[in-house]
Amino acid sequence: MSTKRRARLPRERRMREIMQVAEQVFRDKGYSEALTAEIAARAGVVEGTIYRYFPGKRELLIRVVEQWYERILADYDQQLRVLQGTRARLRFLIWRHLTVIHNDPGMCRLIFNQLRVWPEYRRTTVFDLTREYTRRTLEIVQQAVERGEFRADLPLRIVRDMIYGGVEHHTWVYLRGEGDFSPDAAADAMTELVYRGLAAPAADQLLPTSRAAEAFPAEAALQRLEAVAQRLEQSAGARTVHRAE
Amino acid sequence: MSTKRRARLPRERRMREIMQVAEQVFRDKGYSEALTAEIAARAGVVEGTIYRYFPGKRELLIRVVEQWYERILADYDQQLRVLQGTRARLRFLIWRHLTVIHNDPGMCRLIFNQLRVWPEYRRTTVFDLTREYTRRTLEIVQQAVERGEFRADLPLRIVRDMIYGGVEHHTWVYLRGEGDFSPDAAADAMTELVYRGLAAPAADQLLPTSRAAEAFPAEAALQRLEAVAQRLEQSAGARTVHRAE
DNA sequence: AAAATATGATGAGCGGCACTCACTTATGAG
DNA sequence: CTCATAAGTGAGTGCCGCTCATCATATTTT
Repeated sequence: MSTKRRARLPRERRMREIMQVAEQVFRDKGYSEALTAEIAARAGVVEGTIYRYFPGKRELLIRVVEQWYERILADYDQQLRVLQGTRARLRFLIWRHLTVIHNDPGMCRLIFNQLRVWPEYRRTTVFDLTREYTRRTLEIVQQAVERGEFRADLPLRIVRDMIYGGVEHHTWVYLRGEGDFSPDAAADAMTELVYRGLAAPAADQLLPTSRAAEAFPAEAALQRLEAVAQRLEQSAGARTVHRAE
Repeated sequence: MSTKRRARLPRERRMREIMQVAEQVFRDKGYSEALTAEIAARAGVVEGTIYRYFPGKRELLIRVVEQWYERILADYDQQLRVLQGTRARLRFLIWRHLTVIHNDPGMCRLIFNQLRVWPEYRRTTVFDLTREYTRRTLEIVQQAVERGEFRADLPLRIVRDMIYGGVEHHTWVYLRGEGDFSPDAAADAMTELVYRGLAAPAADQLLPTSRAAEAFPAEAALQRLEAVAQRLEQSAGARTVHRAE
């Protein structure tokens, strides 16, 4: 019968085509549900052909993710360079990370749940690029510390961990496909928390709290009531909202 | 030949033995490197026997982790109840989580890398217990907000996410077996950052005398509070089941 | 005590899937 | 046209989680 042999393509082109298909299949099905047989079929080749170009399924995912990640980070530095001020830059980093996750949850799930737990992860360029990525955060904080804008008594790594860990924890539910989140709102809140937490106290703000409350009892009371009111409103409105993790 | 049949054990006992062995094997080898054949061999039964008691390998891990987690959280509430003050309680929660990871990285790796990414996760008691666990954090922050100790303008969930996400991010390297960390030092730094970030500014810091009316219009706030109070009175009495979202 | 019932335990075997390899065929340089 | 080279093939292998017909032992019944 007509042994429908496929066209012979140059190495580069065939690799590109396989990776393109693989990216889609991985994204849609997740790593373990994605079958090499399906990738091969959709790419119009036979299973064995994939192994001519990639040592295995894992390596294929790694290559796919690496390519995606380089695309993501392409114009990153450019955007960051334009921004002025610690707060704006910090917010951009956080917002950016949140937005990447929001825009391509499938790919991020692969990175968080699969790639990052493999032993190969460390020799991946994804690992290197991520380090580079988070190094910017450390730099910004460092510079703010040197300028006296931020306190110097907290380890920088902790700050970075709370930012990136916080972002990921916040997006879990969304990544499981069970809810949504707002990159803008989350970035605002996280930036605020970090900024306030690190801000060096101004000289005139060093008054003991007790004296301050004495000086303005009415305002302090109002402040308290306002807080209570907000809380009650939130809990009343939250009853219908989807449950958090 | 001597067909060396194993002793017949009561259902409960056999299950316990299998789970005990499985816990060790999973911890040592990780999920995918752990073979049901090895678990069976070490438990002194044949592979098929495992499937008399557990629907599959995944479910076996789930049961093992559930049992472990219940053990971990046993005296948790007790310890927390003793502590006084937002800061001390917050620090305890953070420190506790860090310490659990430090003491049993193998088990935590299984939870973080395997269990939590499976679809079954949500119907696991690990899921429920974790929610309970993190709910305490929200409660503590909430109470501090009500007391006026913390600001009310940041979403509580974000705070929780930054704490627990930060903890996990901070312990990654250790969980990959490539370094160490200090639960005490990390807990101090994280508590400090969160506490400072959330601390309500003293009255005179928030409301400089000259611009008090501008910054915090007392009249508007009073009207607003009155409205909220009326609304609450109307829908009053009923279930105040405020779900910490 | 013997028979009947219930249930713990077996182990050969199956199905799915990543991966291999001896072999085939298109391509392009000489 | 010829032949070396590299692209592509597909039947086959090994691993591993999981099943099921069958057996054996403890417990209950008569």
